[in-house]
Amino acid sequence: MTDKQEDHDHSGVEFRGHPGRRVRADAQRNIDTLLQTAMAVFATSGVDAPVREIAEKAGVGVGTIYRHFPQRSDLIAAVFRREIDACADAAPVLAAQHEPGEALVRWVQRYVDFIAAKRGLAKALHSGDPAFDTLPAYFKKRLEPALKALLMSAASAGEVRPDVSAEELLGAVASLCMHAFTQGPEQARRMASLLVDGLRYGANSPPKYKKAARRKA
Amino acid sequence: MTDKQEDHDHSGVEFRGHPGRRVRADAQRNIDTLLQTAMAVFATSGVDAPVREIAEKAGVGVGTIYRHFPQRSDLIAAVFRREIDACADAAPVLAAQHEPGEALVRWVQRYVDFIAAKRGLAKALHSGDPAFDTLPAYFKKRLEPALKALLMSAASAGEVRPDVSAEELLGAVASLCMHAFTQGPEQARRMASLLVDGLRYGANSPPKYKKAARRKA
DNA sequence: ACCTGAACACCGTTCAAGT
DNA sequence: ACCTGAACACCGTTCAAGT
Repeated sequence: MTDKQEDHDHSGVEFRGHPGRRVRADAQRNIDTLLQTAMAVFATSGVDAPVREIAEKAGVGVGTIYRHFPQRSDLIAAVFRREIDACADAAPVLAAQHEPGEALVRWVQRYVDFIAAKRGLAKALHSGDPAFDTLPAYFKKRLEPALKALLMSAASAGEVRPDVSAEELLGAVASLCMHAFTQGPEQARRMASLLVDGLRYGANSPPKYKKAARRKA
Repeated sequence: MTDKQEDHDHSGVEFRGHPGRRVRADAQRNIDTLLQTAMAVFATSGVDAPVREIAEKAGVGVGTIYRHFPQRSDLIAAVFRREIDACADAAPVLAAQHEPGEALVRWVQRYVDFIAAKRGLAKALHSGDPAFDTLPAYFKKRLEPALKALLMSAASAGEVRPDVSAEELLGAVASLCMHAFTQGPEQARRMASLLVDGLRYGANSPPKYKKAARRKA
């Protein structure tokens, strides 16, 4: 781990069997369009949406999809990775824009919205499809450091208790979201914010003479 | 609720559009065979197994399946209801065969095995398919009283703390099982038994001078 | 290199013909 | 009443033909 700047392949996509090979510009454009279109279609119609529909809306032939994503599940996995990246990347932005406690709260809400919207996630992870094999590791690799940073500065600022790890918080919230599928995303948000309130309750220093009436949502 | 003996339709199947109509003997035999075959196939190949495979193994035409179960999901739901029934019916049997604490432990294991084996359950419940709409209610209606009886007599015997409801225990264990899908059913069993040990720990009267070395599993 | 889309295999569901 | 299975619609995936 001596890399000073780890590449999380946000935009570029590295393909099986073509390691290090540069993709042609038009192909890369197709890939981007495909991922964006697929994300939109999955969001509205679910991950079971027909491949043909995505190809049509993206303006390409079905063959193009299969050239870049050999299996239908590879496309789904790629979209998930994109959304994980977006969620992780939101952390430093929020940290720069808000004070530590508020940044943490907002990020957790963002995380909840991400998970709660993906009713296909649990299905995918337990399908046994090898395309999803690396997804849990990627999920953890990207999201845990993101939350850890927020958690640590909030703890340093005394706004939050310091004895809860990013890993268990990530897992607990995900668990709540999965369980709240039956109830809808409102329930998930409420339970998650209850959890964060719990974090605040056990902080070293209570709100004190801080502007404590800053909650609206 | 003045019925002295509620009918939980264990064996008979009541059909939409034919309320009260008796089914012919050969049809009933087909239904039973179908449910048994489907249960076996789902267990080995998962709930995505082709309808044709089930029809073939049951020795009937596909049309026969669709006559009794208009949608594929109706067959899945029927199999689930059967297994829920079997699990609920195991409670009084265990209660008659073992002392209260042991009966409770054994039933929870049975329940875990039921849930942990059904990786299709979460998928089904969140699919939005109307065939599964009544399943959660049926689940609760049958399983909650079954567990409640075990829990109450174990609590009366002082083997278990009395302040945990059947509903929350049922939910907690199911939650553990769902979450343990990634790890396999072993993890689920361990966490569930930990939970029951927790119930025991807070009992009114500790093991005392009871034959406490009765655990083997 | 990359793209296209007809073609193939497979699966859920229907329904005319049988008993 | 009930059963059968060919037929239909639809979807994932492939690959020969194009650029």
